[in-house]
Amino acid sequence: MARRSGSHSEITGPRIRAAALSLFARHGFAAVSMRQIAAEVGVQAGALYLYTTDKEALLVDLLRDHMDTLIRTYDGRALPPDPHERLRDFVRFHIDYNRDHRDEVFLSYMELRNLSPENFQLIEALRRGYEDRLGRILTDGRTEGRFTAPDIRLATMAIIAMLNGVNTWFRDGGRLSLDEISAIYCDMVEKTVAA
Amino acid sequence: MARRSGSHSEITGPRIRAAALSLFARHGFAAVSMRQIAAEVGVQAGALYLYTTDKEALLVDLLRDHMDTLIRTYDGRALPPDPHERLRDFVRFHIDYNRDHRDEVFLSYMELRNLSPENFQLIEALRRGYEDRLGRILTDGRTEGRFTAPDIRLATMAIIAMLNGVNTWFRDGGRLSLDEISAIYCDMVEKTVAA
DNA sequence: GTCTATAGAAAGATAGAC
DNA sequence: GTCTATCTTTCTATAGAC
Repeated sequence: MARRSGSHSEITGPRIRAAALSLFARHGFAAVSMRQIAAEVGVQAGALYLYTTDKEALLVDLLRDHMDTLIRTYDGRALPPDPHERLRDFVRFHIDYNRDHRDEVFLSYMELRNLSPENFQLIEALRRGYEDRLGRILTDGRTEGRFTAPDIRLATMAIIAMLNGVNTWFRDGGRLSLDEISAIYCDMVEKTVAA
Repeated sequence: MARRSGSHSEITGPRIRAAALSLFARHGFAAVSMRQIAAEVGVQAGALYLYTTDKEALLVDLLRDHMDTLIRTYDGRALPPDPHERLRDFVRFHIDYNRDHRDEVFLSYMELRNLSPENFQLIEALRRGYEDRLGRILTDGRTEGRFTAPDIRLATMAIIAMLNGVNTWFRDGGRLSLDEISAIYCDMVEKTVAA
């Protein structure tokens, strides 16, 4: 059962990140030890420090990569010109993305307080950037008279919170499929800012 | 500066709970040590074990008391008979309660995973009981034809998530007062289930 | 009821062999 | 690149004096 020594940095690095992501999401950053992460990967605790300077850097890397990927994925798609359609598209995208990146999304909302001030600012700015995509949809729609919202920022936060809530209770194989949930949420969100 | 010995259980007990609440909310349950709690209160770590069997019991007590108080407070008020008014009343109550019990609410959504399965079930059942108050408002309103909601449970979760979101970004002295925010959220929530 | 002292386990991180 | 071994710190919890 002894592991062979050798060069595995291209494999071990990602595996460490994957293990850390999964464990942090399940038990919380502070509750997970470096030894646990190492055990999940199948290496010794000391070996982790070949891939990260310390525990917090591991968390920061996960969060920054998540936010970058989220924004790039959203921006890489064609958006419907109609405000209502663009809003529905956002809802569907957000719910689908959350399903496919559940742990990352969960972490990005739960573990910000474990970051140093500088790292907190960094992640917070990225998140704000994503939220602003929704804010722009609402602003444009309101300008065209298609939406009503006394305060765009409030409506943005309300919708984001509503959508993120799905993450906390949705389970595969439940009463409703994610497509059904998505459709119902599209309608609710649309009504929230209905003119 | 030496503290006098003596009987202080009526004072020290609540102070320990208050310190634990504040520290757990700020740094997370797993990240807070018994020594930190003791230092905040001004006693030695060992003294905490006169008031709690262990660290998790401290958390469970805080969460159960919070949920009990929340439900009793809500049930202790007269409710408007009109469904729309009852819904608006719920929104205002929830937002106001969250402002006044910020740490408790935050804890009750963040730290459930640090509980043993039995304790998790206990707190989760209490939370579900509170959510069902909102669910009943929506059901009644729909029965009377005043609300539209394809799925009551989904609408309930969406509204609760939306309202809890306020907790994550609201700061006293910000751009909007909590009364202004509350009024806007009342309208958004009402529209979400508008007939 | 609170203290000091400490047991016993586990944490983050590093050093040096291979 | 990974290992064993270890340093140093910190943790939860308990024992026994006062």
